[in-house]
Amino acid sequence: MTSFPGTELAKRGGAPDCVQTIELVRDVLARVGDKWTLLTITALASGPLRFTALHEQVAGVSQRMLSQTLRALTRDGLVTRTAYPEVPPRVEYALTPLGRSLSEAVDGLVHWVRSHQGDIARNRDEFDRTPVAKTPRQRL
Amino acid sequence: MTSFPGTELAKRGGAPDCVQTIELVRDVLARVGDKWTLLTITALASGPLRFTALHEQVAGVSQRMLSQTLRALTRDGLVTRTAYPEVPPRVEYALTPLGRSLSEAVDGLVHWVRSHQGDIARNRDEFDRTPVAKTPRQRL
DNA sequence: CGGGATCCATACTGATACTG
DNA sequence: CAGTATCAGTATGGATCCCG
Repeated sequence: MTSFPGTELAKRGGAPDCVQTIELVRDVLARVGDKWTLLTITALASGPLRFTALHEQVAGVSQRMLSQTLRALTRDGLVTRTAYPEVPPRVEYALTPLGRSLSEAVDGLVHWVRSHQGDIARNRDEFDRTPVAKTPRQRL
Repeated sequence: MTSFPGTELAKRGGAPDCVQTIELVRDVLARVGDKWTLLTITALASGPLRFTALHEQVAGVSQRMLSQTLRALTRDGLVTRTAYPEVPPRVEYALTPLGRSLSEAVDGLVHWVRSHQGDIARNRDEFDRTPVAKTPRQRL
């Protein structure tokens, strides 16, 4: 369960090395978990798309955010950016093998969420409904 | 590759239903990918811990953030909060079965990252080193 | 000891306007 | 078409003080 090599020791001691790994894991998770990345990757999953196509498809994203997201993904080598020197500029984005690889890895989480979203929803619901029990205290 | 039921259709059409799922997936991913969650879960992976213990172990987290993170995790039913009515207050946090389940699911990503961090680092490095070629600009 | 309530600095985001 | 630059509102994280 989330076992990094040396986690046990590092945790109870003072972590020097594995922290780097955790940082990177979180970094990747943060990117994937960011507001537009998952939508963007999903959109590209079925094939290359142009900027405008993505902009329409992701629905809700601003040019700015889409641009940023794509640059970040490109930087990590998860997506390729191909510009064709044509009269009306044309740029296509596509998932790289690495991108697809990550996409598949993410699938695990996706499935987990799909099969446990009920539990989470139920827990949240109960937690929110609970007046003042476990939660220390509160005043209105 | 990140295949949600009906993703293909929804993508090329106009997504109504699966969007909800994606939203929730992103929601969970965002939580896991948030700055302190992964560290916190990892810390709790080897057993229950008190607030202060966590505070020391996670290293760098403020009381506020730790408190928030724990409340969010508790709300989702991923962590339990047990307060013992003793003279010096004592509260223990522990992963729930659901929490461990998620933790295991996250392992997939962890392993992916571990085996591809080299690629990512290399890509970023190259991307950043590239002056101003095709990529409009560099830097985030 | 375990947080809640506040205040403040900064990061992030969206809307808008402007280019090659 | 495919972005970038700018500005303003908002969300986020940390530091601090305080109370049960």
